[in-house]
Amino acid sequence: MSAVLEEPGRLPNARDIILREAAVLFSTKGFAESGLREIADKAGIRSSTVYYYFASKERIYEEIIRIAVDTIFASVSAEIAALPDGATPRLRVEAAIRGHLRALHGNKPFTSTNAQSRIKLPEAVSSVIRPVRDGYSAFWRKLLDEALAAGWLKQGLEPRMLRPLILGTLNRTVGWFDEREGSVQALIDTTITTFSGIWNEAPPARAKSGAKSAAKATVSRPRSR
Amino acid sequence: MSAVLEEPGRLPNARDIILREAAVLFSTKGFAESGLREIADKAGIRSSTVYYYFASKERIYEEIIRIAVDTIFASVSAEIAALPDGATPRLRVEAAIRGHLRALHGNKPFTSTNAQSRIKLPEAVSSVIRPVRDGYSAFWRKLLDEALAAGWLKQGLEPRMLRPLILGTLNRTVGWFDEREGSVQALIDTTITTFSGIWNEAPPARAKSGAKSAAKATVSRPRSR
Amino acid sequence: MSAVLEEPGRLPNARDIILREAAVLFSTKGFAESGLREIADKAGIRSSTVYYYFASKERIYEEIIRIAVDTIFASVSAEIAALPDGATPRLRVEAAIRGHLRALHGNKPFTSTNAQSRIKLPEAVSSVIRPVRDGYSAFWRKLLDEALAAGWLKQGLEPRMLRPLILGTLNRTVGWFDEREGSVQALIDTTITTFSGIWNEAPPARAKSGAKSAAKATVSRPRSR
Amino acid sequence: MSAVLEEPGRLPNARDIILREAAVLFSTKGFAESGLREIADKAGIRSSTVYYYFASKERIYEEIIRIAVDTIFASVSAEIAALPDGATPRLRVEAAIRGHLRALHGNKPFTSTNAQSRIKLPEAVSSVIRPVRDGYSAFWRKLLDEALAAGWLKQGLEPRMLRPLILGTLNRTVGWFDEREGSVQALIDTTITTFSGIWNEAPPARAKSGAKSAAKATVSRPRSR
DNA sequence: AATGAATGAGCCTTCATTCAT
DNA sequence: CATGAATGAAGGCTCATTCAT
Repeated sequence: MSAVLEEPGRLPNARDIILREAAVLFSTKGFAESGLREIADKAGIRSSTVYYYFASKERIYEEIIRIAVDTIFASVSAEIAALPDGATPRLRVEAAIRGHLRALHGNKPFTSTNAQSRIKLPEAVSSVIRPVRDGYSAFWRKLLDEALAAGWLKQGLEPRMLRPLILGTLNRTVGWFDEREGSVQALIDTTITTFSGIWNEAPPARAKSGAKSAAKATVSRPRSR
Repeated sequence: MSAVLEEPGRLPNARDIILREAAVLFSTKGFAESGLREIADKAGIRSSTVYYYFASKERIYEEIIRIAVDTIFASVSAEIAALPDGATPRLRVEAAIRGHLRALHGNKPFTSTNAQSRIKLPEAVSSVIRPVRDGYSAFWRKLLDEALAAGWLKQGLEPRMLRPLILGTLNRTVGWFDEREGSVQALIDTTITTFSGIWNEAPPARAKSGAKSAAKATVSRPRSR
Repeated sequence: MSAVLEEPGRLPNARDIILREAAVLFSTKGFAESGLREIADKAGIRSSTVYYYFASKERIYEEIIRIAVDTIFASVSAEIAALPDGATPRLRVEAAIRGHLRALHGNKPFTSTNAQSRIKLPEAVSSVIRPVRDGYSAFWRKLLDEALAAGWLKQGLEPRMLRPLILGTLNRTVGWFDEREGSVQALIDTTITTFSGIWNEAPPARAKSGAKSAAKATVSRPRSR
Repeated sequence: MSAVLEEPGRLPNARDIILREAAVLFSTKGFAESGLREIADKAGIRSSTVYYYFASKERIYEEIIRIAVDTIFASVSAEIAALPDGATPRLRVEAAIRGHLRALHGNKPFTSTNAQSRIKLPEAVSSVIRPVRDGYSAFWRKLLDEALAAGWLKQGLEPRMLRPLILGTLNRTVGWFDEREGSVQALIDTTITTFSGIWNEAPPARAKSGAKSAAKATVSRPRSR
């Protein structure tokens, strides 16, 4: 997974630099605690110049979130697409976990700005961000619904809690996981093992209908913008 | 679990009201986004009066965190203490999860201020908060170490990741769990089931040494201040 | 000269303590830079208690100035009164310098609050202080007028400048003279020598009329309050 | 002596105006008593604009002091440089008095902010100001040391007291001397006459060594910044 | 005689934003 | 493209003062 804004053959321009530096600051100190002058300083420009590229500080934030969600969404989709046809719901969910964690820790400033964002964002911000996030949420909801419908989920689980529980756990990892102390792969393995408790020990023999709608989920990823 | 600052026979005074309203705001909008004037307004006093009770906004924050950690720590300790003697490491960890989630959602403004606090706090703040948190972290570390030493944890788990993974997951629940949409008990059950993947399917027959040191962990809870 | 507020047989009460601590702070950090809480702290009481003894911070300041001027005035008068009858104008002025410097450095917190006070005091303050100071100024003016009338002052001096020049010089000494680095007596000697340039080398033989009005000047010291 | 910040060909910009208005206020009411809003008002800008030019109120103060000391130092140096070669120590000191008083009363807001500044400045301020002042103090010390070494000073004077005594006297004049009531030249003459008491009546015939080191003193004026 | 609690006014400072150039 | 200059709004905080007890 190549880093955001660093696709080969693409020189980082002023706009990209601003985004990156803002993401670093936002993810480190928080939105309110990061000043535009500070962002501009790190980007090597004056704060008034920022307004040539972005209409406001909030718009920068929104774009970072959008990029983060897009990046993660793409990574998750790629992991699922790489599965053999007819993969089980469990394999599909685990691929999604893999894709999410890989993107999360492969693009930290952006993705951890998103992962750490407050529940209650300023109204102006959240109105732009919500649909972006909702799309990703819907994808996961579908993924888990398929597993549920196919009888893969253990009894006693409140299905509606599963998605926020899992995504919350994954997102929290940006707060403590340090790549210098363990590989992302180890993190993925540990996480998947930890979540292995959600699966039925005796899954149903056939899961054809599940596989079908799963295919639909993969396709349904919308391009934001 | 009685709510913080609302013990029977104790009238909420101005100081308590400030703390509570600040906790509501901090947990909802974040520290930097919550103004002192706003806190004072909600508490029904003038902003200058706040300084009669607290030396600074940061001190308010620190006290909220302290209360939150104390409350959770006490709840966790109580759950573990209620277990029969010789309870298995698994039962002990699950009791801790229960205690943590109960306290978390029974005192939301305080505990979710803590649960959502940024990784990178201003230095002045974190120097007071860190020891409080470290005490609780150490407790969990010991709890899980006992399980590991007694052979209860599944192979393939990175043991050092387990504590932040679990605590992160629990803390994140304040961001999405709404008591109006499901009971705390259901949340606890779902969480414990979800984490059931960390346990060995064939645990060791006897775990006496584990039970011993576990008893020590319970006792070691220090009273902060 | 015994220190202000410490006359034998007189216990320092709360009011005196407040005055003294305020004088220390005012003379060290300035009026505006010294807080009432700080004064109260050093006096061992609460800031609200200060208002039992003084109507306002400015009133404290006024009283300090009054005490300072009174103390200096008394010291100067005593030095002059100790002169033999018929002392020359020069001896009388030098006695005044002696008395001023002795009182100045014998009661530093009070006198140096006065000596360093700004030219432009808040109107409310200065309306009380001005008459006190004016009395002392008038005394000096008379002293120098007598010397001038009797022909003791050197030609080429602007007589109206002499009083502020001398008093300004004396008062400034509180800013740099440190008793640990030289005796007050040495300061007095050096100052008088330095100012010896104001005297005629050949003073008039008789100065009887001067001695007369000088006696009047001594008597004319009014008791403030 | 042209006024500070008003050199020909140099339009007063916002920064200069702020400095000047701040100097007027500081010298009239004192540092703490002068509000930034007040300074901004008089400068015809908003208080927030002040921070475009100066990092803090203290920095404004520091710059004023620096300008004041520089201006006085330059004036004193010029007066001494204008003396014929081999001028006596007495003539040199009197030239310094002349230069000091001329600059003092020719640039009043700036120089009298400096001349009236409290003994005890806030630490942050004084750490910048002290070296500036020390340079000027050292110059005077050398000037007087030369006179002392050459035998020009009257017996009975405490030499270490002479510099603060003279400079204190000169600086105090800003507190009372009003150009509308007498010329600066009259002030200078009176002051020099007053201080004539410090000189030996029978100075040594030759003072060559004194003249030599005096030349060094003139040259040694450092440019601050 | 003393004080705990409260406050209104004001402080210095920051900051996102604008706009003419 | 970029910026220097300016600003309105708000921020946390201090402080002299009041007053019921």
